[in-house]
Amino acid sequence: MTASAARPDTRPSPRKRAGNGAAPRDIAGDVGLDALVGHAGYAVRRFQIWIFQDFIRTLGDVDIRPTQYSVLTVIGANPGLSQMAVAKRLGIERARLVHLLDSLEQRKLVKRIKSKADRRSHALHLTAPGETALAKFKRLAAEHERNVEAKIGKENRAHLLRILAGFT
Amino acid sequence: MTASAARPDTRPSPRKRAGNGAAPRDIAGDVGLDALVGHAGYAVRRFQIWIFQDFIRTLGDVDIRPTQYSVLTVIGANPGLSQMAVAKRLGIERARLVHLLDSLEQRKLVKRIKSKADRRSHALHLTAPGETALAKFKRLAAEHERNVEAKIGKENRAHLLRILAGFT
DNA sequence: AAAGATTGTTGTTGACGACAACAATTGTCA
DNA sequence: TGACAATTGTTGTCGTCAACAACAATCTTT
Repeated sequence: MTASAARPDTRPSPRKRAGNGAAPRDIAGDVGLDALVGHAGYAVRRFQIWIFQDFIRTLGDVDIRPTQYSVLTVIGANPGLSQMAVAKRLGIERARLVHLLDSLEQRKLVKRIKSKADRRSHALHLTAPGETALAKFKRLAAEHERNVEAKIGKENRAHLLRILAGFT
Repeated sequence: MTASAARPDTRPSPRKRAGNGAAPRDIAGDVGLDALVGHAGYAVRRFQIWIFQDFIRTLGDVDIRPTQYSVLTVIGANPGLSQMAVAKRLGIERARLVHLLDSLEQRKLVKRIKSKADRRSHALHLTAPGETALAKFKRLAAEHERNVEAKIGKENRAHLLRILAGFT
């Protein structure tokens, strides 16, 4: 959880002292991050870890991970897409998508249909149970989204989405 | 470093076309995300991928990855910390930190000193070249941070850091 | 038809998180 | 004091994931 709530910038000077190996400090209690605070990447990484764990936990009963959810969502919204198109849209490699689809196809959620137009490619579709399952996943995903709101605040979440809109 | 040639990242605009369930799909160029837009986790994941790649690229000449940089920064700011304390502070496992420190110690950037107080633990310090190297890393990290500003805007970055301050 | 590009697939590599087990050491408590 | 539990660093395994490389089948271009 990493409490560390109120911590103004007033840190007692990073006291550098070499030589002896004895420097007992509060274990995990008050370790200064100093330069690390203020790095966007670090904050985003920690936040992403939290948000993914909450997603996995909230969708734990249906055993759907964030990447699987994104694949299902894109296919559901755009039936007939090729694997290449899905991979390009989601920013994942087509080699990676192969395994993702293998798993989803084994679970009878999606199906690969050999395209008549281009016999190299597969047209991706949701199965009938896949459609109803996705509807349930979306309800759980909305619940996860409410968890995010509860964590950082409703308006902060909205603002964050606006800031990062260019990356979706 | 590969740097992802040609950067297919050139997305004209978020272009939300939500609402209707009908999905007019263009083959590869314009795939609707629909429900995926509006998920904080997706936006954060894409942003984090971008930010890490930029960090790795900007610090490419010195061959320092984000996790390594965070370890060096914490040790530099708190000399004498134990491995357990560093791991707990950064949210990484102590088993993982072992390999990270092995690498950094091989490069003569940090050193493990057997603690006199607790002979189980190691007191972590930067070496002399480690100190000067970290100074250079920090300059490059600041350059990376300016790239983030250029990408999302100065005030947006500041606001984002404020929103996510609780996760650092 | 020949050459080149694309699509799906398989495989490898390396970073990373989650666990489990272990020796050495320290802390605790009867 | 001595037995027992907890901690620290280490090693190892397993699974996820991104980045590449190579390949056969199939377009596309010339």
